[in-house]
Amino acid sequence: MRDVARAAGVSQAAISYAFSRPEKLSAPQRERILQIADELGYAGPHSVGRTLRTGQVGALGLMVTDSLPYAFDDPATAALLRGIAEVGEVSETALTLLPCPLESERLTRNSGVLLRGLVDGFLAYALPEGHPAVETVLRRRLPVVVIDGPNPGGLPWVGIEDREAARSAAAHLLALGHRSVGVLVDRLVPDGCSGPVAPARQRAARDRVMRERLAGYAAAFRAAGLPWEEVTVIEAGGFHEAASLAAAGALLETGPLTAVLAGTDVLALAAMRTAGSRGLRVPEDLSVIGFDDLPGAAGAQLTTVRQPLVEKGRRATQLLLDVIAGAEPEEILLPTELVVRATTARPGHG
Amino acid sequence: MRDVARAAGVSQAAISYAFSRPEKLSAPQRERILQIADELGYAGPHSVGRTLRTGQVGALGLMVTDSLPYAFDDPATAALLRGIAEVGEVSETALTLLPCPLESERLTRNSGVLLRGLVDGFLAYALPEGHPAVETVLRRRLPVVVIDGPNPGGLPWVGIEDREAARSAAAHLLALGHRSVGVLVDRLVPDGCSGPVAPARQRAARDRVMRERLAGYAAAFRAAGLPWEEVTVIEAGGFHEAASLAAAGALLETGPLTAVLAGTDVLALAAMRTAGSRGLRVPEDLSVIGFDDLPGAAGAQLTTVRQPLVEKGRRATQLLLDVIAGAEPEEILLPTELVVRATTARPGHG
DNA sequence: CTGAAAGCGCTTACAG
DNA sequence: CTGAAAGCGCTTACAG
Repeated sequence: MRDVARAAGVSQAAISYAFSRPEKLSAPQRERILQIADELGYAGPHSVGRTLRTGQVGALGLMVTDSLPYAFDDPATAALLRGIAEVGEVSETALTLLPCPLESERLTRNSGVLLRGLVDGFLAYALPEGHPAVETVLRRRLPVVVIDGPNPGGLPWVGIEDREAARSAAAHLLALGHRSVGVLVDRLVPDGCSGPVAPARQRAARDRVMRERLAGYAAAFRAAGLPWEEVTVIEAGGFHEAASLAAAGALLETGPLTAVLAGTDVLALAAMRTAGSRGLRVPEDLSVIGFDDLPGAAGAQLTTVRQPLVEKGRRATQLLLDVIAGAEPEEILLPTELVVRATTARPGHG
Repeated sequence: MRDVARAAGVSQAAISYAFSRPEKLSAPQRERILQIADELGYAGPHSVGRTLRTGQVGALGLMVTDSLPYAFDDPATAALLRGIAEVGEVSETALTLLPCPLESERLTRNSGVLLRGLVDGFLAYALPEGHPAVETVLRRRLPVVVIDGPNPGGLPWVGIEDREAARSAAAHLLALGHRSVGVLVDRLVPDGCSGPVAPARQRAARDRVMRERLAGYAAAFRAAGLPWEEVTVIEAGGFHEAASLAAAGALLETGPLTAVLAGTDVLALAAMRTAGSRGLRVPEDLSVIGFDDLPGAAGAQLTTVRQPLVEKGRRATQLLLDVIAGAEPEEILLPTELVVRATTARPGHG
């Protein structure tokens, strides 16, 4: 920049103005400067200098618990990302993806992505309870919006009433007359465990979403006078299709069931596939209900709870932008809706 | 930082060392400084300052043609992202997504994501020919690796032999005896057009991948002594399922076909669905061949050309990291393979 | 083992 | 309409 200023015989400020404040310079002067800059191979202000000076980066960071590769695999995350990206694009903000594995060394003091990823604020997506990343970010007093995660600190938050929505799903099954119901959840604690879940583990779940949904299921059972403790809950231990299919298989092994209550659509779809491969018809032999209403759910005629995933991404991003601009923190609760399609029916229907 | 130095009664350098160069300080001194920093709410060096000083950001930028929302929708892009994310994670590098719409005002001189997104280098994914974003980046002398895109400038590049791979797909169909073949492509020029594609538009395609694949198809037809000019090519005009289904529908309308040559698996899968809804059996009544071998292709028993998408992301990211570190530019050509499954058979099979 | 000083590239309030 | 100067937060070569 100084070289350009020298070559043009003007001050450094003039160069800055030529690029960033056209109105501060006469048109011919500006043209001349731009021309000279071009000849010298100067393509405009370097963003790091500008950032240091203005304090504005122009990028938002998305913290995801699991590895990035997973984030691109999960349809629910993909839908959320779409919403985030929409708002980001409109506001000309870049999106930086920050993987925040729970046990990461990267979150320590000074090294690591979290501190190097230069962003104006963070979106913390579904981080498990007590995740150090959020703490680190708060310590730096960086703006953060929590999506779906636990929020003991009263941070800006966007999510849904997972408990109540899940309750309605279970109540739907119970109202149809199902009494032999099995439950599928993806991951309660990121500790690599999978298989049947004891009540203690249900309550100790560090994933707020799954914990709340389980609590909702339990509430529906209790309201119907049924012993929730006797219901089999199988944890997939992960989000991938393979884990989902294994969990569905394990659940169907446990005995004759008339219905599967799946904590996510991914699990519900896996349950349908597993049922199909065992010769069980849905819903004649087995009812299946999911959660999320992913794009694929309608095609599969899946009864599920709809939550506005894309909208969740949009609202969270807008809220973060607002908070960065100085707005008050807010808690945004999005609506959900039970969508009854063709995978649930009365038991013994077949 | 200065405040901490003052409070601790040491120089600013000591604070820097305490966080970034532990070996430069005695352990007790370091402890004391860290302690004081903590009390003062100083959480370690701010990354922008460090970046300005060291010139290293710790983030890579991925330029995608279309809107970010789309990027999260397309399975092929998702696979690529997975590979990129894997390498990025290992190298503790954050990934910044930079949407680069072709007609964007944002790419002009000084404003915009491209310049504000603070990154050490760029991955340019499938940008159409003559995209201004690449030019802008090169002007700034920022390291860039081109994935799948055109590469007149001899930049570091990662991709596959699209033409030869596509030729093998067409040759497979032709060898089976198909003579009534229709072709599906996603988008040749980002101009909103869809429908039948004239030869001129085929050659003028700005998307290198589709242009090469079409050239490969044409080569196979010519090698078999068949007039490529008479083959119907339908352009979806986009990548979404709706566009794909519409294109497949339009193709099947054009007359009795024995086979569909789809430029991507997404299109092939759409063709299969469309065929199914019209009562056509695959492969008895209609053969379908795709390209990519997406995760969903195996489940659908789709015959297709496999390309290592995840590996492509990995290699490109590693190459970019190497180039940033000063390595020589390189062109990496990944292998492809025709995977014959159950959607192709001899015509008249049914 | 520690400190003083320069400088990374920019923007902006202020003076002319 | 233009210019001189300060300072954003850091790191590092150098001197002590």
